[in-house]
Amino acid sequence: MNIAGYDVVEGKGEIIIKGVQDFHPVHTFECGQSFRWIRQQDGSHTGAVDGRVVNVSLAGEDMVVKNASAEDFKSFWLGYFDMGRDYASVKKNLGFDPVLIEPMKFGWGIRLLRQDIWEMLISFIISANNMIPRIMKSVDRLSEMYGRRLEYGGKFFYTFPAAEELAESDIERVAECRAGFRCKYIHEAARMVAEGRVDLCAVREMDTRSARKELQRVPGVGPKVADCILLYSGTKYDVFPTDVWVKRVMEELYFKREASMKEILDFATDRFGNLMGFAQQYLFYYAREHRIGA
DNA sequence: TTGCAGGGGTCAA
DNA sequence: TTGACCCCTGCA
Repeated sequence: MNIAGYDVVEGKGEIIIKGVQDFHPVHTFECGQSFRWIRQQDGSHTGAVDGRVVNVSLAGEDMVVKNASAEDFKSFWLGYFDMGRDYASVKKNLGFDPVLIEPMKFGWGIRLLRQDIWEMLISFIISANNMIPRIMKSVDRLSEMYGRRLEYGGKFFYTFPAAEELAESDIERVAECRAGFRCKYIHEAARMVAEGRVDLCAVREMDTRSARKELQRVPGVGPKVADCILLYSGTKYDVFPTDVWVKRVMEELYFKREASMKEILDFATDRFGNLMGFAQQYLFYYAREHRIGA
């Protein structure tokens, strides 16, 4: 059947989306935007998203989603995988920049996921001055402690906890996720969301500048984390999360010298315009995988 | 075996 | 503008 221009074949507990362009699970799930998709032995990825567990893989040009229906695809995965966007055209529009050619070739299968903004808030608070394996562990522990248990393929998975569940918990228990000094931020962020002191839905309606400012009212959220939340929730694309990797790759490929955060942001805004979020992701993935500047 | 640096930034002084 | 910061892995 045809769903939003995609030829979708529904079969025994799985769906196949035919001829998907500009998508590779490794690029998309391992480019740093998500902490909860786990690569399996066979190279496929399994994740607990939106209260369900699915397994995603690529067979030729076909995207295979196990444990999902065509109806799920229409109502959820289409949006989650940003399937409405033509990434070939994004890359074409960024192709004026010779520096970006190689990073875009390298991460050709990246799609920016439209993830839950609350999950992004907590995940990227945890990411501050932290390492990826540890971030993943803390997010996992939070889910195991407070999330709902799901089963798939004989294994257990857990949904990401709701703000209320973390807010009602005491801080000592939250600290069991081993996120260190960030645990008090997690707890307070949960309380702010649960009590409506910060409205994540309202952030969607704001202009980018206001959205940044609103998110930064939450403790543990500075400029970089705010931009990650906005970009990886599919809320804003004219943001440029600048962490140590992006800073180094910008200095190495563009500035040929040290540059300040403001210089980098101004440069990216001027050069990439409203596509700067995509440019950032290709550059970040390229820089980290090649350990540029490390 | 023990010790120490360092990591997807942010906060407070 | 500059340190400290939880935690814990990697490496000397």
